[in-house]
Amino acid sequence: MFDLKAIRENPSDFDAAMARRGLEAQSHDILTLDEKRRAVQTALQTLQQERNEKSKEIGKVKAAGGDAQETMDAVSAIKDKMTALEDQDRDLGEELKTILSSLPNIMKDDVPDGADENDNVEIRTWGEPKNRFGANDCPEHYDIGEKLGMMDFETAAKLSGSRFVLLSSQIARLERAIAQFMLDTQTEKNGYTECSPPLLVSTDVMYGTGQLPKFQDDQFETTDGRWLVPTSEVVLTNIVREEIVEAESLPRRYTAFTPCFRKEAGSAGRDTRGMLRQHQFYKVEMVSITHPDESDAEHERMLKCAEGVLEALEIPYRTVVLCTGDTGFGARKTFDIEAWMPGQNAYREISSCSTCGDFQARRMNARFKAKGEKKTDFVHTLNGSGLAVGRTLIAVMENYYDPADGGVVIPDVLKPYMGGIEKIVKA
RNA sequence: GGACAGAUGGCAGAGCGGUUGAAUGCACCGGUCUUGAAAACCGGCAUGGGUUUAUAGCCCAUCCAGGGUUCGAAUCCCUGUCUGUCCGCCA
Repeated sequence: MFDLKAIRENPSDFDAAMARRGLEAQSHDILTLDEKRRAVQTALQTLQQERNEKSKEIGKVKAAGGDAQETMDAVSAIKDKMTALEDQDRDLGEELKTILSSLPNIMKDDVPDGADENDNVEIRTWGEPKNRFGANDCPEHYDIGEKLGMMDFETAAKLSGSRFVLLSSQIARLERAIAQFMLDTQTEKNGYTECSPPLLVSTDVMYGTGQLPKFQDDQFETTDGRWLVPTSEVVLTNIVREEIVEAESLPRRYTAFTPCFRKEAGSAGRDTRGMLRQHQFYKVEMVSITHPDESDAEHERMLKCAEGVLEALEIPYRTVVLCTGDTGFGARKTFDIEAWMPGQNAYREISSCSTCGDFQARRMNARFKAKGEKKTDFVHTLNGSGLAVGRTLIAVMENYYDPADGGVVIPDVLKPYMGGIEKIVKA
């Protein structure tokens, strides 16, 4: 959501920002509606003032035992005029909200221009992109997992349809170990507060982080009007919804390990094999609520927190800045971390760290106030994967695949979570 | 799921349909007093919007949300949401 005053003062800046998103100029339509609405409001308020004054008079006259019928009739007449204006005010307000809530966030100046993921800009790489045991034609994770007998897509399809998986035995445990390790890292090492949040949320909450109204088709809605979270960013960010928090309590850092549910409506045919793109997957999420002055530094910090997980797992990766054409709806700037996947011989996205500025905060009405200060302002919100658990499982399986026996070696940092297992092999 | 009770400013808590945007206490901020602090005393202290050069003034809205009754609603009526208590069911 946007500051109408800012658009009013600088319509061409707003249009330029939307142009970077590939959208037509919006300010003219917005400002026309805004002007109409303010005119209606001014007229309405004048009538309200008149009504209030006359009603008070009636009170006085009646208290003195007089007859106020004439004034009462006059107020009735005012009321009739007000109804039409009230309707107009409401309609114009809704129209305005419809437009504003469907427009994407304004991107930061340093986001590179570009059309799609091919124009993203690499900022660093870490590690040697190759399987650590020298496998030349490393199989993909589903081949490794199916040969081990611990990754079953057919049974999952029987249970739930496509884009689901049934993990079992030590691969199931490995997934859990990865999640535990990530959660411990984000809490103990990086200072995020662990949360175990609701996974079904209200429409307002989905609106607050920007999933609604525009991306309804990607979401699972329940029969009683709730929504399955597509990421715990939604819940963690909305913790401060409708709140005025003390500036001294910022930054607030939250993390959660939760399932994520997505329809993947727009990606039919993409990544159909394996568990890269599923309707349900686990993710450890990081969310930071910051003072506006601190969000840039927090963004860099969050990126390091995510990268640190891959470094601890010794999985090669590269980090990119998303270009304008690839940056998500709610973000002002996004870093993607792509893990090396030997089976695909490619880097694949495993984390996305975004700063949203005040975009979500405005939608949520989440503000802060300095102690003793009168003025409130919107907080900044950031979110990042720390990391996607399913994709990390893939990365571990392919990077730690041992061609000698088709097994998967357990990374050192995960060993404490694996109950003494050093390597997963076929039973 | 059933029955009852409730929802008021940062918190607690008053409030007869008519100068109530809202008593009072606490918290907070400023001041007096004090070497300093505490206490005491004095003053201030909601949010959003319109108008405006203005974070000045004026005006409007807001006492959970949305409708309604009325010349006038925190106060009356309806619906919804949430909270509490009891009953039922249950991991």
